Amino acid sequence: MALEHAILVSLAEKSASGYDLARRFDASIAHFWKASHQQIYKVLGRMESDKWVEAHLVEQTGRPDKKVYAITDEGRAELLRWSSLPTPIESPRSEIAVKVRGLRFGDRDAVLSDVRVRRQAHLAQLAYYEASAAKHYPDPSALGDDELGAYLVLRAGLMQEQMGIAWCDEILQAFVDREADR
Amino acid sequence: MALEHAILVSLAEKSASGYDLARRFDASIAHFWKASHQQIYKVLGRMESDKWVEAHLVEQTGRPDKKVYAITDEGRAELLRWSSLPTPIESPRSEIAVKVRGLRFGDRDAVLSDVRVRRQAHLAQLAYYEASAAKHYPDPSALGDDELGAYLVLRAGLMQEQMGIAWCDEILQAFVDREADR
DNA sequence: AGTTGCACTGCAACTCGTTGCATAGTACGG
DNA sequence: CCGTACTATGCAACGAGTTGCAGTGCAACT
Repeated sequence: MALEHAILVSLAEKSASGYDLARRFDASIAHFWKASHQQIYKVLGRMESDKWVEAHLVEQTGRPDKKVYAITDEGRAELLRWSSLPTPIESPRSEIAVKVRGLRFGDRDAVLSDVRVRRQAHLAQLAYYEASAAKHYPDPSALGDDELGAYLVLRAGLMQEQMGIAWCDEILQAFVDREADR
Repeated sequence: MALEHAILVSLAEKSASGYDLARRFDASIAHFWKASHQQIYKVLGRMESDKWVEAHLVEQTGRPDKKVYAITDEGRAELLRWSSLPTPIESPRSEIAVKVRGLRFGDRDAVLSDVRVRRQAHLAQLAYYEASAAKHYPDPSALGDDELGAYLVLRAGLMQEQMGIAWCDEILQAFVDREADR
């Protein structure tokens, strides 16, 4: 499991409540790891028992109190230990690829319109990444040590979206060509 | 869940036993969907209860008997129904991305050597896909309707590996540059 | 005054998939 | 003859993640 470790990385950068983490995951870690708030609260509880993080209650005015979690020395040690382990290559899971593979047994038009929807989603995400890159890393040749990891991951996101768009285009183009043949 | 549907696609192309399916998944569907034999047997059992597939026993000489599954009309209908549904965009899960993101809290050398291992794996997989493309689809402009889906999915695999290699190179290059700065 | 929406935390039940194990016949090399 | 490897099927226990539900408190809109 790596959700624990994704949370550790996030907390190593900055302490946060479960709610904060859920939103931070949405905003910046979601490109390579998603988690619902339920999952995050559950894992945080376990991590607290394991002493990887410690919580203290912060009273707030105008909104509910929250529990802010901070990484402990044990947590940092765990992060170091985990990072030195070989990373298993994860099995890809692409439902749309299954549909494309089985196109001739399925509803062609529905799948193609699905591909168009995806293409749009990839475009939107790419635009978001590009804006983020322009804003935070205008000069990639002068990155600080603390920024390099986040920058490289953003690059992965960018490349992923570009590839997604290119693949959608190939699919759609293949069908345009076939129509033209008739 | 789409394992059911991945199996349906596979059985729609050709009837097979659980064992066959497991190997077929390894060889050709694994790029976008992996499944262990245990999982496949379990799901096949459920699919048989649902009448999506039917099994008949084939006695063999020189090896154990096997149960060959064939897709039913109900199974084909299900495949059609499923293909017309919008496909949820799956959440990416990349442990290596988490490690890269948290590079400054982890074991730099270990992560980088991990990246090198991945690069090699991507290279090997790319070579495999390219060989497969050259063998099965020497002329992509003249694809039959029955081949198009498999071809497009192979293209996705190719692009995926190329992107993986490019990303690994960026990471490694970033560290070469940093070393040079010292 | 009532509704909607956001900040905030959490439990329970379920599904999907993984890991480990069990079983059994055949083939082949040492 | 023994060990290993391949074909072939399956169960049990566990782990990770999803879905659905539940509750509090405050702010802003109607």
